[in-house]
Amino acid sequence: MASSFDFFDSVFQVVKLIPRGRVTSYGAIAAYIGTKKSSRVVGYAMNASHAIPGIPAHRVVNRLGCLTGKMHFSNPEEMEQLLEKEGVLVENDSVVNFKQLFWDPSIELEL
DNA sequence: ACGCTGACGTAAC
DNA sequence: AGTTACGCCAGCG
Repeated sequence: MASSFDFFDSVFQVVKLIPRGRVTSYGAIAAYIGTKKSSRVVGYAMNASHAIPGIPAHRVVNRLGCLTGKMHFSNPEEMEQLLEKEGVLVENDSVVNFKQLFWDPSIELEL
């Protein structure tokens, strides 16, 4: 199954669904897709997301709420800028109130 | 053609 | 309770 959609594509689909002003983690996306162990690949997929418009990679952080991928943006500041622009406060490279802003696809999309 | 690395996360020791 | 090792997939050296 999922032959039509690659792992990368699946990740992109979920990331696109992340509401504005919300954030999620790589593991949450991987878990939603069904391959929790592939959380690492999710991050790697994000790296490729640069080639695809409409992929709010800045809304994806690690389980600690840390902006691990900010250095991969055009400018390291861009990730923080985009998040703060959406109302997500970032302090010390970490999302403030990460737990509140956390958007779990396996829960939110389940409703 | 082969192997290492990399935006993570969990299990094991 | 802290640290180390591994799994996962794909791009690149």
